[in-house]
Amino acid sequence: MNKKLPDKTVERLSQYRRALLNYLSGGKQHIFSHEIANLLHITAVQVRRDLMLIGYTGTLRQGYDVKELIEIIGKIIDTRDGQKVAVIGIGNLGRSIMGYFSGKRTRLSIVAAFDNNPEKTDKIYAGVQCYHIDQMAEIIKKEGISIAVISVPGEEAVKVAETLVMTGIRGILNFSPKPLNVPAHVYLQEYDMITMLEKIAYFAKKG
Amino acid sequence: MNKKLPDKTVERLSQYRRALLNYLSGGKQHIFSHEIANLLHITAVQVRRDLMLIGYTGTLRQGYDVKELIEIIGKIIDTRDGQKVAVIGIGNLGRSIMGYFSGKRTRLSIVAAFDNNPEKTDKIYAGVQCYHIDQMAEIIKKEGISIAVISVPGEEAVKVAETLVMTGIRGILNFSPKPLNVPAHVYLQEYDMITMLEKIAYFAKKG
DNA sequence: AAATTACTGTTATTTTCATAACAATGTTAT
DNA sequence: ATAACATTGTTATGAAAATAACAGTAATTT
Repeated sequence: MNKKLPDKTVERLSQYRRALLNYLSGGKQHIFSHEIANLLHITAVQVRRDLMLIGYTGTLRQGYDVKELIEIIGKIIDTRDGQKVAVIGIGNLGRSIMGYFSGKRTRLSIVAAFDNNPEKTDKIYAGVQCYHIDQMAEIIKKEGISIAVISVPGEEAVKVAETLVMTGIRGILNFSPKPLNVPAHVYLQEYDMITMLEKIAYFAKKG
Repeated sequence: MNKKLPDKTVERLSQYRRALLNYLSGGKQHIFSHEIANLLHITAVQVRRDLMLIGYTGTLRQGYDVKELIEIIGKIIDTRDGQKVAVIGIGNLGRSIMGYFSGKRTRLSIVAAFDNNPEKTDKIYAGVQCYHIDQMAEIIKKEGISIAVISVPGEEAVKVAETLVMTGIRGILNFSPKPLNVPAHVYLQEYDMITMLEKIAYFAKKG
């Protein structure tokens, strides 16, 4: 069970869960693989294969028990006590991420925000305290934060990442355009808006 | 030459170009594959393989001519007249995307923004005119916009996407958490913040 | 009771992407 | 002049991900 799942499967499990929670509020108790597939616009085989990997098995005539499946996915992708997240850089992007989470009940909670602009520090954004970036290491250790979102400009990103690694952070989501270099024990996911738009532009070209 | 390149290669070409532009401002004329690799924290083989795919060839002792390479990448991933982009939904995320582009000289230009909040429409954000979302189809056709970024809440995303497809848009970047369904001729790239953070959380778990 | 149907779970194949291996070649050192 | 070196371009291999193929099975139909 604790064997690591494929990257893409984990992504889809997260999406299955949210789709199922929504589906459940429609009152239905059971769901077929092709119905899940339709919710996500993927294939039924993909769904069944993912569920095989987490060892959940449905029933032949009814499909999957929605509540049960939601619970199983939770057991796989959540930790028992949840995980704490910090957002570094409270520009528009940082605030939008904090907005996504505020009010949502999830096992991930954003518990601290950091910025180097004194006008932003010591205030509360979307229910989260914003500290000065100099306090980052201290607060991350004290709170036991394990995940960080970097939404600072490129120039500052490298330094921020170094500090984060020092604090023992375990996962980083980097929205800055600067490629980061982290040790193998830190899971790094980069997302560069410009690159993504340029890629879309390439595939959107005619001919 | 017009054979479509692998998805990931296109992403890296975009990154090579930006790294090279930056490198060029340091005054150097030539660069080796392993130096490019270091800039992006990837391997030199990967770089050489990508350049092979676009048919650019360096010299044995000097490596690659930086200016030449930048130009070649431009010929591959840009269109001659550039492409126009619209941002749908001017929340924090929409504004942050517009911020990324303002001032950057690139062949992609954000030329219109849309929102359904009357307080936001008919104003200018980051130098871009914001229209009411009802005008979307009209403006997109008139301006010849080929790429759209969806940064509206999930509830509205499906309807927005339908309208976009109707206008003949060719590429969509969807930041809403709702999976979209578009015809094959529209290149769709989804990015779901919650899913990405949950994935990072999974791989950041101990054990 | 046999055949058909509509699903699931799993193995096999294909595709995409990354890595490794290595031949070719100009440059420098001996 | 020969050997050693550093670099490129390309082919071969490996890994990850998606898709296809199909066996198994309970319910339903004939």
